[in-house]
Amino acid sequence: MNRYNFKTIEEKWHKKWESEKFFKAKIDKSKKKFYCLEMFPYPSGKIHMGHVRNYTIGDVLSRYKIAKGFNVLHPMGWDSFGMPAENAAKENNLNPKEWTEKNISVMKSQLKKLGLSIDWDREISTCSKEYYKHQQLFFLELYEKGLVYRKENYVNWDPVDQTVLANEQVIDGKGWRSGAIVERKKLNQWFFNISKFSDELLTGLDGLNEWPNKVKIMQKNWIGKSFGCEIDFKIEGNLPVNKVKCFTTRPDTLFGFSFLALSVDHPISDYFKNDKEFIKFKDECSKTGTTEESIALGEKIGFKTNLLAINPLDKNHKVPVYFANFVLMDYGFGAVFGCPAHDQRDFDFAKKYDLKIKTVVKPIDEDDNYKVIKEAYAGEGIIFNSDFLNGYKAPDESVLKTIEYLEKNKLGNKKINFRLKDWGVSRQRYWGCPIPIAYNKAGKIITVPKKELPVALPEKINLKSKGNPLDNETEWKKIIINGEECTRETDTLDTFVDSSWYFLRFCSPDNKVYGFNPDEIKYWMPVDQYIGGVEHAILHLLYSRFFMRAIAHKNTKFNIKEPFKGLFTQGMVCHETYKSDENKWLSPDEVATDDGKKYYEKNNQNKLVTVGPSESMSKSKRNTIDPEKIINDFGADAVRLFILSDSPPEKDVQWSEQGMIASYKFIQKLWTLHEKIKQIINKNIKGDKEEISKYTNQLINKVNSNLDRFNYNVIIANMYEAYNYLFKKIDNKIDSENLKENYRKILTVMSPIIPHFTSECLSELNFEIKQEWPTINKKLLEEEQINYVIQINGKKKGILNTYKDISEEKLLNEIIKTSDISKIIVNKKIKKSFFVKNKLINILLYE
RNA sequence: GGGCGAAUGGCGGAACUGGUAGACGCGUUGGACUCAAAAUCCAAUAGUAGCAAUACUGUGAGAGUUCGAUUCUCUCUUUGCCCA
Repeated sequence: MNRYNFKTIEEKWHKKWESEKFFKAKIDKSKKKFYCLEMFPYPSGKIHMGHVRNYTIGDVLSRYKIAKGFNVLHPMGWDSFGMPAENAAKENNLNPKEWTEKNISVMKSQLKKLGLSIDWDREISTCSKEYYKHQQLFFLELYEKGLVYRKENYVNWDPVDQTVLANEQVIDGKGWRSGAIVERKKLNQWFFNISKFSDELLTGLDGLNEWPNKVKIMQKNWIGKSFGCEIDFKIEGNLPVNKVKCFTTRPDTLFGFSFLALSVDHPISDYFKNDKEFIKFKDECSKTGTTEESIALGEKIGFKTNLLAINPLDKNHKVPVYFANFVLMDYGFGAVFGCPAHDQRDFDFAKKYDLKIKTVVKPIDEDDNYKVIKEAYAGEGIIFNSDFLNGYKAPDESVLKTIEYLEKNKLGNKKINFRLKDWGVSRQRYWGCPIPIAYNKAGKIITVPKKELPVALPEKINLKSKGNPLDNETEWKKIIINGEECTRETDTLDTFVDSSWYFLRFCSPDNKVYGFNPDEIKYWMPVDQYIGGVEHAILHLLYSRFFMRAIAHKNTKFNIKEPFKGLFTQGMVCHETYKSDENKWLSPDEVATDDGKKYYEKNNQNKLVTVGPSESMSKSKRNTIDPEKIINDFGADAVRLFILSDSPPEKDVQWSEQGMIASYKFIQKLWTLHEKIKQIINKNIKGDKEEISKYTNQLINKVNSNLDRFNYNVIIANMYEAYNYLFKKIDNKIDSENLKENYRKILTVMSPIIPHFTSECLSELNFEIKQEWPTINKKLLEEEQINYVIQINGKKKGILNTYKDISEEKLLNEIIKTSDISKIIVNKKIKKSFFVKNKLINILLYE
């Protein structure tokens, strides 16, 4: 018997699928469409196991939907702008474009080996002019609509590399590359006005019922709608300042007011700009970094001014005004009122500067002697020590009551505040989409005329210079607009902009005049199923949702608000980690074991290896497995099978060599079975039909429900069951014609997972490769005989096989007459019995 | 610190709306084939007691609701992820 040769067979089907354009997507209004999209990859060099998992999940769904008769769009592209290309190019002295294109061609061939049902004719790459020229047009349209603006903002500045760092590039306050202490620097930057849509982006989440709840909650928290009020605090002192505006969600704790804290960037700081002590303090603050996390964890420090703030609820209550490092200018108004008893940050601050701590909220079970001592109390309770607010339930009643009072006395106003900040899209980098803007000699913003798009990146670039490489391109920077000499904007766009609309481009990838064709997106959009990692749960998905609203703003022809109807977030691929006795990470192929307990280095058996916990595969921990090698060793079908088999897709999966081998063996076993089935089919036997038809019918039923719920690991268990069943059942008594028919159905339901194998088997039996998904015969699902579960006092005591729809009375009789269980019941009195039709009976006995 | 999950054999994991816990796979053990090994095939495999039929215990811990809880509610423990 011949072994299944995956190499030749898989290659054969790749060629066939490609040459006959099996997966070409064309608009066909007579069919229901299905847009299946996985998050497109960054072309980093090679595909990794995470890609294999992501794209296999999407492929199973696509192939299932195709068989179900949907018109499927399943495209692939490249998120090809970004820093890694620029860094790699810098190191290896080449051009980011070349580096990127080389990677794309490698990764494309690797993806093709997986046998994905992708319409490669729609391939796009965000770094191509064909792509980014449309993005520049979007930018200009958004600018015209007032959704793009320029303002000064703080950035993390690396003084050695002369470059702006992203938050994650700042490690312990130092630049990741240079190690220099990062400074806060003010730069003019471009912003998208995402906060304009805060409320809409929040309420829109309610309609996304095919999204994981977890992601919706994350977005909700990110948008961070809070209800409170703005209060004007009167200020006394030697400065021409008479009030400060604050936002607070807890105005009800105003009687516990003990200081007012301002951001060091608050306009009032202008009066201190010559104060040496203040400058020192501000410097100190800039070292704690700009992230909210570093502020929360870091020490709370303040700079005392000689100003006093007056409690709006009590004219005689005056407290000191501080500048403090934990107040951010871009939240609220850059000022907070401090109530140490009921806010931990304020508490820490008050302790440090020995400020008054007055308790004004007591837990429900406490009396008026309750006092905050060790830590702030932020829970629910009753207001006390607070004049007219005493006795109100905090925070629900008391906040409303306070706002009512403040509004009546014109001291403050109810206000909804959002945590979501505008999206800073400027990046001081070369390898990104140029911003189609220039500045004239007076420094005025001039837009690049639309007909001159794209603003292309200069092809040759010196990346070794300090700072933004485009800044040094003096020739490139020159542009004449309407006869006026201008200088180009040298910032490029955040790559999240590229990925905020690529799913539209897939609908009309060749459209030269605009980013998309309205008719085509009308047919294909929204994405029916979007699949990707949960790490993009907030930014990418939120930005895409914003971008749709931005395009739709003042544009009646575009009405897509939510680009992704369904969202699925898959888990990561993990592997054990290995460390040598020198405490260095080792890769799995440098490690060996004989018994699975003791691990040693392959090239030196005396060197023992410590096995660490299984963690998501990463280059830094060296616990990666190269998909290409695995595909070459075991074949694409076996890899697809394994990557789905061991865990539910939304959870992390453990890479296991043994599991991989088992999947490979399973394909070989299926081939053996296939040979056996072929023989029986050729014999033309007339025999029993019912049992196998019934089994197949049940199998399809199970696979259907598991597919619909993304339980792909269970489908594979179903496949093993089917194998076990057929392997045992088929013999020379079985009806050949009927076996062939049922086998065809079984191959079809397996085809989304192992498409090369099933295509080969189907074609060997002269079946069409494009099979329709088999339908279920509901009648065959019904059993005439039922296994009744017999419980006594709620505990299972046995099973009784009897006919369907038996009555409770008759079942009881039958139990007493025929089953072993009767010996338990005999001599006892039945108190009651519970009967679930065609399932179980629970008999309660008197003791 | 906040939010959201998770906890089931030696391991990964099944169990649709509460109704036979442990499907399926891995591993392990025994057997067949073989000079031998690999591969393959057959069988067993939650724990405890027993030759066995069988009995009892068991889904992180404790309580509750229910005729019946892996599933629902509360408290706790451990753990993961996200945000700060």
